[in-house]
Amino acid sequence: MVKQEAQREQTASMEDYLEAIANLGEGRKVVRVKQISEMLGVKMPSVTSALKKLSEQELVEHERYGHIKLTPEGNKVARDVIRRHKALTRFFGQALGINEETAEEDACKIEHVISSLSMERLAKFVEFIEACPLGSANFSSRYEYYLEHGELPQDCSKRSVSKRK
Amino acid sequence: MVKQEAQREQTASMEDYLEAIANLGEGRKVVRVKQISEMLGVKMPSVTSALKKLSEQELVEHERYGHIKLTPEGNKVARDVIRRHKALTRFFGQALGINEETAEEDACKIEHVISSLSMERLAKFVEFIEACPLGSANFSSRYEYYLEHGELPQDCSKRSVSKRK
DNA sequence: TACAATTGTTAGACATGTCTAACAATTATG
DNA sequence: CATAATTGTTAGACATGTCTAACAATTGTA
Repeated sequence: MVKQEAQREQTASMEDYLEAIANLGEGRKVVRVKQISEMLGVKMPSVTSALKKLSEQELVEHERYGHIKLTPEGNKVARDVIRRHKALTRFFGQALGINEETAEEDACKIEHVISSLSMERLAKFVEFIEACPLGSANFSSRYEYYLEHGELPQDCSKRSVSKRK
Repeated sequence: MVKQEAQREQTASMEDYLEAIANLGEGRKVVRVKQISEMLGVKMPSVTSALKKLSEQELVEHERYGHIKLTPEGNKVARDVIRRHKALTRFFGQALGINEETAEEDACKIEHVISSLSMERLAKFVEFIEACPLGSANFSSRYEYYLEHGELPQDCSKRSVSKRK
C-alpha cells in the first residue's frame, strides 16, 4: 500500500535545504554547496544529494559544479518556512523571553512540524503582544513577576484574596 | 568520527513508544503489542523492533510473547514526554484557543523537539494564564477581540491614538 | 600556463525506522 | 482438546538521509 497523498509536503531536511538556499541567496548572492553544508552542519555530499532530489522535484535549479537557485515554486516553499521560522523566533524571544540562541534552535525544529492553524494563531499572538502596549504591558509585567517570584502578583485576583504563602 | 555524547537522548520514535506504553499501562493494565501499534499507527513488526531496541537500553522489559513494562528509567523518560505533551496541549488549547484535535497533533510533534528551557517557560506561561484571573482576563479578552476583528481593541493604547482604519 | 588548493561529485557504507510476507505462539471456541 | 482466530515474531526489502573515501572540476597563484 502506497501513500497516495499529493506528495507535495517536504521533509524537515528538505525544508532546511530550501530555507538555507533562500537565506544564502538574499540579494542575488551566489550560493555555494560549501556554504549550505556549513550552514546546516552537514558534509558536502549530503548537500549534493539533497540538491539532486530537490532538482527532480523542480524546487531547485542546479547544474553540476554550477549555479544553485530556487525555482519560483521552491522559493514559495522556502518563504513559507522562513515565515514560520521568524514568527516562532519572535514568539520564543519576545513573548516567552527566551535567549536568542535557544529561540533560534527551537524555531528551527518546530517550524517543520507545527500545523498551519497553530502557526497562524501563534503569529497573531505575537503581533498582538507587540502591538497592544496596554494589554501586553499589563500582561507581560505580571507574567515577568510570576516568572521571577514564582507566585502571582498581588493585583492578579479580582477579589483581594488573602492567599499568600 | 563517531558521536561521543552521552547517547541518553531518545529519538522521536522511541519517545512515542515509551509514551504509548506509559499511557496504555495506566492503572496496571496489561500492555499489548497490538494496542501500541494501533495507538501509534504503525504495524506490529515495527513495535516488536522498537521494543527490542528499548529493551537493550533497559528502558522496557519485554519477553517474547510476554509482558511489556517500563523500567523505572523508562518510566522516567515517558513521564517527561507526557509532561511536555500535556503542557503543550494546554498551551495550544487554552492559551491559543486551538481545537482539541489540532492541539493534540501539534503537541505530539513538538514534544520531541522543544528545548527544556522553552518548555519550562511555556508551562509557566500556561500556569500564569490559568492562575491569574485579572491578568489573563484582560489579556485574553483583548486577544480574542484581536483574533476576531483583526484589529486592536480601543483600550489597547496608552494614549488614545487615533489610528483607525 | 602549470600546479596547488579548494570546491564539488560519485560511489557506496551505514543508521534509523518503516513495511510485507511468512511463520510461530497464544488464546478462544465448538 | 483440537482447531481456528488472533496476536506476535522473524527475515528481509525499502526509503531517507547521513557519512567517508576517492576522484573530478574549478579557481587561484607563482
